[in-house]
Amino acid sequence: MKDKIPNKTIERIIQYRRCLEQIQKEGRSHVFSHELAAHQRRSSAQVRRDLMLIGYSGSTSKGYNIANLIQTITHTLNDQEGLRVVLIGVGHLGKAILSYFNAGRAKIKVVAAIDADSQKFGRVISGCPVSPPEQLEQILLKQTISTAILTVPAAAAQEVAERLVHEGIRGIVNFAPVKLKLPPFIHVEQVDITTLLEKTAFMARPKTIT
Amino acid sequence: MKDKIPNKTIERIIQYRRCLEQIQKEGRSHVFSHELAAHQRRSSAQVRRDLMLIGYSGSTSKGYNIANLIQTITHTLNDQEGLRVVLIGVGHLGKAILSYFNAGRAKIKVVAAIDADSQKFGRVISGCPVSPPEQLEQILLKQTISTAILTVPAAAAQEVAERLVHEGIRGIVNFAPVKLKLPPFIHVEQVDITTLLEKTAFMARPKTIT
DNA sequence: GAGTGTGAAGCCATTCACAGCT
DNA sequence: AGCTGTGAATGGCTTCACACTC
Repeated sequence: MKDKIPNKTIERIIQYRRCLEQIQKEGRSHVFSHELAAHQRRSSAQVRRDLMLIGYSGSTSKGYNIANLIQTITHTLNDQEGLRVVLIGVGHLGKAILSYFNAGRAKIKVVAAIDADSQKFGRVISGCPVSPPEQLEQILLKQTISTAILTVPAAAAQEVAERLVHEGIRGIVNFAPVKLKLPPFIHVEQVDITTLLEKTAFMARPKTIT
Repeated sequence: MKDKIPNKTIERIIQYRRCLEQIQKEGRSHVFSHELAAHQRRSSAQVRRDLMLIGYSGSTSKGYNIANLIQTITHTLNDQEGLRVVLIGVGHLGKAILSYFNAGRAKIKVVAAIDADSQKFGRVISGCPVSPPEQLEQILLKQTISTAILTVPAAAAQEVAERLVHEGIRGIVNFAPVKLKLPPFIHVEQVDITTLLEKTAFMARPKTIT
């Protein structure tokens, strides 16, 4: 029943939804594809194609019904209830992410933070208590969580990731600069800041005269 | 003289280089394409194609000469001297990035940090002094820096980015959850953690039975 | 035999362009 | 007139597969 939706389209509809929610707050009820496109610096054709792929139809005269579209996207993504994740590694970066997501409004909540440093146990950071690694299993048993954020040192990443997979995690956003070797059914998003920076610097380099 | 190298290839050769440096430390002088590929979970054909694109040739019997290849990549990327960047916004995330890059070994150094909060002026974080926004121009004059990391609140991002461009920055790694509207010759890498997480959660969702 | 270098094929994603609707 | 929905064209990236080399 569920046709395959391209990766890139998934990414974009997530962003469309955020955008739509914002437009909705401005009191509007409909948008045109080119408006949505402008918000995200994309072509209107792309927006239309994406919506086509998730099976949504607008009306020619008024464009897309915002409320309906949000609902369709949410249904497609299957995340009505908001998103609960765990965070592993409460260093600088871990704290930054905690405070970012748990600062209130967001639909994503970090419900548990794990760190190996016993000094941190029991501390509550941005409303999230820090627990020792041993408690991971229990935490995951108590609530259905299939996604983890990994912000541990590079040296520990592979081992921790394997542990996560063993405990039932199926998606990992990995900030450690290491390519994880995990079974193919695990989805890993690699955030490699170093590569991003080097690439950006390359793109930004003073152009050699042609 | 400089043929266009595909975006994706740039990203990968940056990673090949890191990988090569590591292999080199293990005392080896040559690698085969399939070895390099294995490190990064890629196909050997891809590695060979990438190296072809940057105009490097190995020897059939021993593979690629590591030292030469590193040099060729570095020459292609044109970043012999290491990479100097500025960071705008010294919040949690900014601090995390500072400590990550300025902790020693990395080739990338954050040489200046800017924050609007006067309480932070003069403080030195991970060896990098925090300066007020007014000093940005001088800092950029003193040394050639064309890349910036943007870790300011979403509300400020667009304005700050425009300022950066005005001061000569040509590449921005943007962590603020806002699509920046900048001239087309500016390269922006958007790091949208929220989207990444939502996407990962979608990919990791319990599969609906087919 | 086990590599590399590379044209050709295949695959995706994006854009074009236009029929159809209101 | 201005929008949506969508086949068809385009373009970029990846993989195949094989000639060639040591």
